[in-house]
Amino acid sequence: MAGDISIRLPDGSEKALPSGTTAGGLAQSIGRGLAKAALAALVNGTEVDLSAVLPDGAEVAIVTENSPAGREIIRHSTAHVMAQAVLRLWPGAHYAIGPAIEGGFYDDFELPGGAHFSDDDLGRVDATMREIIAEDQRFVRSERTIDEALVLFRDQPFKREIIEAVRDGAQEHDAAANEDATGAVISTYANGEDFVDLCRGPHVPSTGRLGHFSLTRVAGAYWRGDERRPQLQRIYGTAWESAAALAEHLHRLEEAERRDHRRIGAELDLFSFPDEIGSGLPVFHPRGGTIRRVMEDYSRKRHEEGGYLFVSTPHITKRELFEVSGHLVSFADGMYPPMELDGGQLYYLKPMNCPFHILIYRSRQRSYRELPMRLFEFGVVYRYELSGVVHGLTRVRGLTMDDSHIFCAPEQMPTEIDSLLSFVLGMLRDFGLEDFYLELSTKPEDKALGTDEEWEVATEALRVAAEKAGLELVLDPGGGAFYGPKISVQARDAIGRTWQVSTIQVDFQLPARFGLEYVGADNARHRPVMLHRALFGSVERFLAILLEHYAGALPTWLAPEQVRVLPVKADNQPYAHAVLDRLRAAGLRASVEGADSGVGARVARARTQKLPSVVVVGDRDVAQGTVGVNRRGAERDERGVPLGLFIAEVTEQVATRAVAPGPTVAAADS
RNA sequence: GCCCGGGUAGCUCAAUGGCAGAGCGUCCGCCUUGUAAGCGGUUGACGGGGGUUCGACUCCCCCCCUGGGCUCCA
Repeated sequence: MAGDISIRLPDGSEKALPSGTTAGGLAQSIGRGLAKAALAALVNGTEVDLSAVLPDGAEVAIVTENSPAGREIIRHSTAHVMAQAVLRLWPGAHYAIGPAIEGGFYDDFELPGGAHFSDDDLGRVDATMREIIAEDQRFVRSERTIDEALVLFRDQPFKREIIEAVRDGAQEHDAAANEDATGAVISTYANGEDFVDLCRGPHVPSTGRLGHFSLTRVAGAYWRGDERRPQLQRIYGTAWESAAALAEHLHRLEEAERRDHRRIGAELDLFSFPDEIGSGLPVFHPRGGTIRRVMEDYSRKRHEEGGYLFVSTPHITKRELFEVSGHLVSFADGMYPPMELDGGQLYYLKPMNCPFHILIYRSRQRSYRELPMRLFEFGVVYRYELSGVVHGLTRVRGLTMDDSHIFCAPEQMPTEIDSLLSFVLGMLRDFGLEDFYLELSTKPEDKALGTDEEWEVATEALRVAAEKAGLELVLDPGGGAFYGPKISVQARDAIGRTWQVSTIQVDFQLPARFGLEYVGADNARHRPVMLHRALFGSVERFLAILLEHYAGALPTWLAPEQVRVLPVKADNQPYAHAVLDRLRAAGLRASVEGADSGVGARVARARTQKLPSVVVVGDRDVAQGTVGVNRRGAERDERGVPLGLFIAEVTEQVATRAVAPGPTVAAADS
């Protein structure tokens, strides 16, 4: 057959093929390996099935199983098989939307008679899915009119709702809405005799291409993410192109669990959540308290250098303050209920510090010469988080904000935001976070105060500052606070997860609500702009992030105990204490553990407690004034290090905030 | 707040409608130790409250705490 069509490949080459060749046929013609790895194709920028016939002149790329697009197809196809399995096991179940998500997939169901999935059901669903996969059913695409689709899915209310939304012009991700001459067309995919779903595709050619999956958990989820709508039963799973990739994924989950700050907090005796106190209310033990103190001391020092003024405000206030600020209208549900005293006067625990700082600004007439005025406080606030969202130290009901409010003249705002952003990023880097991107959150659709123009000015100022910082900028439409837009700094940790840390918010609203003013050079009164800024976010949450980032092995400068001294035997105890005195005199946090058990056991214990340095002192050290040094992470110990040298090394680590305990400055003699 | 799980000693985990166990830890001895855990002993728990039962850790109800999600996040 002569080459009737010509297609172009990603490398720019042209290929002639018989007309009627499918994407899968193209893969075959290129090579056996590619054909084996092929799952779908990208034709003129649109993903299609391998069974799709290629048009003449098309640009075609084969989507392989180990690419991001290929994995998404595997996950999406696995979600179809899961829905099919659930329908086999629970005839009459309704199924909703089953997309691929990062690392896996889910699907939502409504079971007959209002039944719920239990963990045991996961095993049954898993087994049925493997039967379907063993049957190697083909995925067959069809296109139908809206009316045909409504008939086909007459018993599936969620599918009908999607189809009706397509008919009414909505863009649906889950159902194709390809316009043609006769109107909207709905594409569906069927596999086996018993399953068909709305779907844009593409899918793997047949269910036999799947199988490296694991169902991970069941959960409730509201239909369309709306808490006023029915709650469906969701099953989450993960799926990969190979057993090795699946195993690697499960290993990453284990790694995340190993780093879980709640586990580390208990293991290293840092903090706890006594039942008697209540949900989301941590207590910090001496070691955790030490880490906090070091974090806070360093932060204070940097703020002092940065021209911040330190203030302090009470934990409770009369109702009126939050009425004026507008918080009570929006957040009464998120606040602890008021205390009533003095004949009906209501007092609230503060859920934020801003109005207090505003009152400090307003305590007397202000001059433009005082601006920008940067107020700073470690303010403890209380928020009544919903019981279902409380989580370790990252979502608590009592938290310490490293809160700053900056009052400046409008014309100072761009410069101030610039320097604020670099101050924030600099401090985050000092704590060892290096990899950032920024998110710009714009005006929310409802609950926003102020004019569009004010919002635009503020948003633009933030955008310009973010661009100057030279970091990737992601838009978060509608994500701003009710009083203004914000930039948030997102940090990636050691295993690639992102955490929102610092936020910088522009606020024209509260200065107006509280009638703030300053007298300008022109002797007229002007309204200042207010910037809200939290750097750690909350001390508790930032500590959690650090613990997970470092897997508990904090840099020396942050470690609650920096050096532990181990005398080999009781005779060496006096020398051990002399070493301890020298370490403490050098400003280090250190202790001695006496010779009540073997050196090996004590070293092992210190390692599990993630101490940066452990020194062992025996007879030879006593005679020579040396120590034996064990550095965290080092393969073996180093004997006979002069004490002065060791102290210099550790104080250097502290001064430079070095991430890992380094080697000695100069190797000691042996 | 909603859905699905869980709560046994400080931690990790067992067992049973009829006397609740282990390892590690704690504490006390012994051992005097040069690098991943010396020996012996000791201590210590059914989250709380109701109910069913001759008898409840076990079955039922409520509450508290907690894990994973959903919703929320000033």
